[in-house]
Amino acid sequence: MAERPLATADEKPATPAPKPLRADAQRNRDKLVEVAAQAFATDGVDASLEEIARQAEVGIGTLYRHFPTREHLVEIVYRREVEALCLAAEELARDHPADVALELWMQRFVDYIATKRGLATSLRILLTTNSTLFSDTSGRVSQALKRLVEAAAAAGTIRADVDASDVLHALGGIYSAPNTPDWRDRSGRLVKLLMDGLRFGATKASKVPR
Amino acid sequence: MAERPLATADEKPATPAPKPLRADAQRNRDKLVEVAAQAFATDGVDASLEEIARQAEVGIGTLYRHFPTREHLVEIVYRREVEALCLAAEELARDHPADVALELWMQRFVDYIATKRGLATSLRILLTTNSTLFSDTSGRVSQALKRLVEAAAAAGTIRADVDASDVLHALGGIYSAPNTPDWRDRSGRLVKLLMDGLRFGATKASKVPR
DNA sequence: TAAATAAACGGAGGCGCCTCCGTTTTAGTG
DNA sequence: CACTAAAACGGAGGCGCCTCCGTTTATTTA
Repeated sequence: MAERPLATADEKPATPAPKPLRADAQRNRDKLVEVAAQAFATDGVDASLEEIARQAEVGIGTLYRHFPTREHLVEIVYRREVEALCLAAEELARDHPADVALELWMQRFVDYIATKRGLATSLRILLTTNSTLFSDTSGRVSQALKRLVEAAAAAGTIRADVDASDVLHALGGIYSAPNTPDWRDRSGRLVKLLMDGLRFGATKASKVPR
Repeated sequence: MAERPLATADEKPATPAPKPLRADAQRNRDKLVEVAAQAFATDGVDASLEEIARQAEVGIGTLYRHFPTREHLVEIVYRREVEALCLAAEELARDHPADVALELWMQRFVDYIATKRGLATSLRILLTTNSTLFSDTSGRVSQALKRLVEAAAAAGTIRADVDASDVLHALGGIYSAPNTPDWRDRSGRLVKLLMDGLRFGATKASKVPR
């Protein structure tokens, strides 16, 4: 833990030549990430790497060739999940009225944080250690949120005078909330409350759920 | 790393009944700490615990009984070293004129930090994880420094208008200085520079070295 | 001093980490 | 298709972590 150089991202010149992997290598890599995501969600970031390799039906050596350290693997999984979260925003925006999409997405955001709660300590270490990872992902998330907020404001189903960063800030309270057993409910209510505030004074009433 | 509860200090009511250890247990414990301090200094906080037990001529089980986690052991060693540093302040104060004592101690402080440089990452984690450890030790250190500064000011060998916390703050720059190879020299010069500043305008010139 | 018992010891065993290197597979090339 | 070089595979082996529990030792009591 001590002397090992920090596992930072490797290139400044934006991915110059990522070199296509051989077909089998790509297959194995994908499978590993898949299985690892599951394992980390279930057992935390300390999940056994040998078990992951086993479940991916791959030798332990293969795992280590693709991901030299545990942190590498965790980082990939983390980025992938953040990406999924952001893609969900686009999808929701397609399938629902803007304000509903926003609410559903925030709800999903809470779910996502919830699954990460147990890992908070080690994830925090990873995020403070690897600042690129932090700025990349938080930038990506706030961008997704911004689009949702602006779309809803444009549609007139939430008030127009709020900034996306304010909303993110409000959601940020979720991180710091104490780890009570009813944390999940609390956060759900927070989102609803936030939405009420956002809808108050909107030009249109929304034709919404429940 | 993830789910294990933080290894916090255990009692609020200031050490109610620490229960005297059996003679052999105390002996083994002391030896372990001794050896561990050496090992951590040499190999970093990732030093092999089995090796430490071996060198202390003790079973691995004994080590784990005394120190349930690596962090426990690291914490004890760290506290012990901080304590030694502070005791050195008293000793120097006895054996030297106040301003000389101050300079020598700051030099020693730098040496101490130097040996901890390699461990910075994991130590930082430990110190942010265990806030009691941080406040205890930093309090102890600043108290030691305060005495040295005040004694020198009282003796008139440094100016009277400086606050110990300012000095500590100046020394603090050492932490954040980049990890260059000449770091050690730099820090030495910083201390000298600081002393010059402190002596400037003192009521008495010091009858000092070099 | 001897017996009794609570405290401490210590290492075998099971598991995970990670490296190293002989074997297998893929993607070109004629 | 063969053939070949490069790429990728995979697992044995060595080491460290940590737990569990049968054995040893210090202390107390008589």
